[in-house]
Amino acid sequence: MKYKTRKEEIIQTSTILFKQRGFSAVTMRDIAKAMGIKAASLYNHINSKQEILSDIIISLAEQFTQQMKVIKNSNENNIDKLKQIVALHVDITSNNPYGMASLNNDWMHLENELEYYLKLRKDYENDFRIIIEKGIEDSELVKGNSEVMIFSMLSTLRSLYIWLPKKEDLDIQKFTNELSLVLINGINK
Amino acid sequence: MKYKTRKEEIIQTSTILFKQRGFSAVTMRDIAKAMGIKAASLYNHINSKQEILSDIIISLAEQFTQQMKVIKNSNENNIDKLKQIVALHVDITSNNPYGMASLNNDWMHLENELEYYLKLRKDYENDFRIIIEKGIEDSELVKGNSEVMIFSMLSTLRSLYIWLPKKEDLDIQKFTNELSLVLINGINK
DNA sequence: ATATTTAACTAACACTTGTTAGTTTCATTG
DNA sequence: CAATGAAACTAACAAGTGTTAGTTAAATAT
Repeated sequence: MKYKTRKEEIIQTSTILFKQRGFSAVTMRDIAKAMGIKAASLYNHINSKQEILSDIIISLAEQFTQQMKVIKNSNENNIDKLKQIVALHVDITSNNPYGMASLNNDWMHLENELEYYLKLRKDYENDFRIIIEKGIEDSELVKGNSEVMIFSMLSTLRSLYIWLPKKEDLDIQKFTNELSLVLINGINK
Repeated sequence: MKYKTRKEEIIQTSTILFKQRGFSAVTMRDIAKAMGIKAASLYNHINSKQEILSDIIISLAEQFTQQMKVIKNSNENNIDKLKQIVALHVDITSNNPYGMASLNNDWMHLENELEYYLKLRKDYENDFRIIIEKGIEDSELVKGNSEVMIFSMLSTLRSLYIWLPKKEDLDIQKFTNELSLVLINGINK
């Protein structure tokens, strides 16, 4: 048995379709067809299309925000904290390569949970900012535009979902190190 | 007169809505309402919803691919070529902050032009790869994983559309330099 | 064996979708 | 002034949307 519950199976199937075409372009009939059943049967297991989306997004967002707090509050230096953020993104993304697409592209279609999602994201980004700015303050990072640094790192980390699934049998540990190196030390010789 | 033709006005209006909600979630009635007319009236100026999307995406994709070719074939060193790629992205994105959202998120909804778009993108990425690999070969860049370098730079550049519109009265020249610095030299002291 | 639960089904709903046809309004042109 | 053309309109279409109601068949529990 691959899935614990039928609901999980529906969510997993939806996640794949949402990544390919986006939440709005996927119909309940599409999801049902992919599972070999009729659309109405889905409602024996889930309450609405909206519920599928928020189940996908909120659980991921909570992981990020919670883990980020742990990293921020640890007592390592700021460079090592940044490396742990990279590892966090690689870890969550490689375990949920499809769901990350919804988190990135379809969060605005959340209804009841939209506000909660925005708060999670804001908390996450604030913690990120604090780490970068402390790193500059403590002379671990170059004295530059911290907003540009955050933007650059976060853009790359958020795009992992596009890239990771293309790499079969990737050495996660090695990749995390290579990515940290590029993000932190750049590519200039 | 802000727009040359009514068609341009429809495309501009659509572009803003597509960025907010995505192509599939925006209806012809939404577009019409935003312009203060009825949906059927749009068809005096455009042939289909699909045509709006491809008008937005293809023109942008052509700019990137064409300009990339110019950069690749110039006779500067590879670091300077990379700086020019950063400038190219900042330039096109700051002039089309909304359209870039469709290019990034809704290209898969292209129908007739999908194949053409994919070719443009592939050509662009190939030229990018060649510059990075020559940079390594010529010892301008560190000897690292070139794929990770391309992924990291391109992810950041592709995300500019999210970030640039938030910055009012931004000094484009200065920002381009700061971003180049972060992407090429990293953030480590 | 009987009762209950699980998970599928068919049929239908009210509404929304992109698009077409035909008409009207009105400024510009001959 | 009459004719033209641009750009709006109303009305409608066929297909597709998420979802509900009620039913059926098979597995599980009593």
